[in-house]
Amino acid sequence: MDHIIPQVEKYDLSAANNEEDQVDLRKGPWTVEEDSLLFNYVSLHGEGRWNSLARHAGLKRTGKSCRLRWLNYLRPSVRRGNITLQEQLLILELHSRYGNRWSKIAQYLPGRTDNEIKNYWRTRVQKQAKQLKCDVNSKQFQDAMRYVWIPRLVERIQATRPDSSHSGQPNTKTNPVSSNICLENDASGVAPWGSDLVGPNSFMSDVSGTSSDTSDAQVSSVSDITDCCNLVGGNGSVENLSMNGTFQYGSDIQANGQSDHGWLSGGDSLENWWSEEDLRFFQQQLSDEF
DNA sequence: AAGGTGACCAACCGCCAGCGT
DNA sequence: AACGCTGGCGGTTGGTCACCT
Repeated sequence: MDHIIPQVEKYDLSAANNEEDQVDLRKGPWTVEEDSLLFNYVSLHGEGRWNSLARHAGLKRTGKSCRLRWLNYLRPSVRRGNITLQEQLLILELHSRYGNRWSKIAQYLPGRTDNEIKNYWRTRVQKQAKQLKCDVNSKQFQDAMRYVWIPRLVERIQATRPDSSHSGQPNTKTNPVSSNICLENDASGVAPWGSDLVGPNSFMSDVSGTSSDTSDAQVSSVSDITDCCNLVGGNGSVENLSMNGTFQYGSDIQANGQSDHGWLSGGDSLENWWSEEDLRFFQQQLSDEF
């Protein structure tokens, strides 16, 4: 069986009875030479059949290892650099929709690998949940994301846009909550980005814009999340977020009545904040940036 | 300056599904 | 139908680096 035979042994058995392969199979970090071998071979012959590819390329690696190296690092379309604020926003939404299906989430983020997104989630998001002393899937944490973190992200995204001071548009107020995106489908059932919101004064033009890895929309480590939590409570304790069993919305939210409609609507479920069309549009925006 | 600590990320591991034989 | 191979996925680990004391 696949999962009974150790990985190396399985590879060896399929490795054309090559005794040397069994002895010399390498693990650990890839060298420049190995990268070069793999890159050149895949460039010439294409992906797939990784075990035989590894042999024919002269790599003393498992096919799995070659595949992973190619997909996560060598592939030309891999996007390197920090996760941008826009990407963070999308990851949060997508995770609420798909859970830990990293490869699915990665499909919406051009150039990002599932591994990268997974690492982001574990190191940044789960850390915050831990600091808040709640589970990442708990309602408290999801509420914190939904009502504090995401609006804060939106605010930051808008703040990084040089022309973020559009006039005459309700979504350009400085208040991060009242100004934030109408991500929900409106009453007419029309996906928001399918029409008005895709225009030059739309939120999406703010969010997507022309920012790139070199823009100041770059993520600076964990500060975004931390800041968001600090908005709610000083010591990061979950008690600051949840009292009497209910989430204490930011005063902005309550004050302007956004909690019952707009993008915050949707009941207790985090699903369907955005429509599929919204996601596709955002995906396209990221793709254009890349 | 040196040691400790935590964050980040590349890579590995185990499991599973799909496909061909 | 059973088996083996391959690729894909999510979880986990270990190395490296930056920051703090």
